[in-house]
Amino acid sequence: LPACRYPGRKGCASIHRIYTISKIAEVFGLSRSTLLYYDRIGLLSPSERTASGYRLYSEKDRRTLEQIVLYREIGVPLDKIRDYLNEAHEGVLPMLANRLLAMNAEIDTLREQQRLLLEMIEAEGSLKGKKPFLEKMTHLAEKAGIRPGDEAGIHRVFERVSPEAHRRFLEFLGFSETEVREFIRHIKKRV
Amino acid sequence: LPACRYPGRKGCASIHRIYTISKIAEVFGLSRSTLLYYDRIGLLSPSERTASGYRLYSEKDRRTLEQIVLYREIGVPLDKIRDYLNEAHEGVLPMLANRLLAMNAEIDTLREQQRLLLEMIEAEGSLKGKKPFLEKMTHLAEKAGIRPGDEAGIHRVFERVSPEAHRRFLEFLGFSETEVREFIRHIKKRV
DNA sequence: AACACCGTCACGCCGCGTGATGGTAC
DNA sequence: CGTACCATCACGCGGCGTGACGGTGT
Repeated sequence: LPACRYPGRKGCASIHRIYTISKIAEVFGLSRSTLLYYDRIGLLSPSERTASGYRLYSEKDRRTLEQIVLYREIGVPLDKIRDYLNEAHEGVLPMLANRLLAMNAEIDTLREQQRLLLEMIEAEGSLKGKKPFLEKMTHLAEKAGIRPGDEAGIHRVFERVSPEAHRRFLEFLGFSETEVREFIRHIKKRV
Repeated sequence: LPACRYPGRKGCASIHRIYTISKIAEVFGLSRSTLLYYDRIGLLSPSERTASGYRLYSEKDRRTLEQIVLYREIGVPLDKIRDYLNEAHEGVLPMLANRLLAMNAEIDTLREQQRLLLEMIEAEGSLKGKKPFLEKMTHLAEKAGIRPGDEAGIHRVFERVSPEAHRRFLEFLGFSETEVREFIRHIKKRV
């Protein structure tokens, strides 16, 4: 039993629910340096250390980290997370509401960027006029470095990068529902 | 005429179309330190200097800066902008297309963050169940620090921060078109 | 003795903002 | 002479990544 005081790589950890730094990092898909950083800034310090100084994260630490990761995922800066973890539980909703406002502003920014981007593409002179949809799309795909005859390439790129992006991209380019369906049919024939 | 070699604050600049650093910053709504930074990283160095070392931006520099600002606005990192300005003009569309892909990924990220955020609000326990829309909305507004009887407050906040955000916020919260219309009517009665 | 883990520095990234310290134009 | 501009340099931010150098566990 005294040999089981420190969590090795052999299952002892799962009994006592104690994690080394790399183990707990792996659990949450984080890196070791992230945990080191969280310790440095006082966001999450392990509740114990071994005699030789190894960080030991308890089950309670794991739950705290779970909270941290959740807040981080919704974009709350780490110092705000720290404030919240120290505070009583009451003030959470204002923070979330503020975050919502900020996110909507970010989305507006992205929309504006997209608008400008489209203007630049239009100004490039290649997509002017009212060419048929497929011609436009093919031209754009070619210019984007996709081989001729591979109009589906840009589609596949989208699928890889962002599952939902493709439809939104087409709509953002200002194509109608009908045109989008036409393009999808075209893609499916080729792939 | 020799007195007019340097662009003072008195209109001489507008004749020769030469700008001092603060002047050209003002033209584009940038700060002086931004221009200093662009010079440091070799993105935009003024084509001339006075004998005493003052930066002098020519009309050509102004056009270059116009390009830079445009690319920056659509989110292209400065080193890529530099690459593009040095290269021949041909490769612009691939860059734009890549930027489009990245932006759509960013939007997906924001959507995912919003989804998580909503789950957190729901988990807070206050908005569970199928309470009527206005009750939910009022509760959220109160929790967000808006005075009771001021349900329109959150609406006004949205208007200030983001003109388009309000409708999207309601839709994102999962409210139906009918419910949204009901809320808008409610707001208009009070304001 | 090998090998995988652990520790603590310290510096790099991006796009600037901020201030210090001192010179210059009008 | 004032004061509003200009120069250079150095350090700071957030959220880590990266690597160096050395100790520890098995």
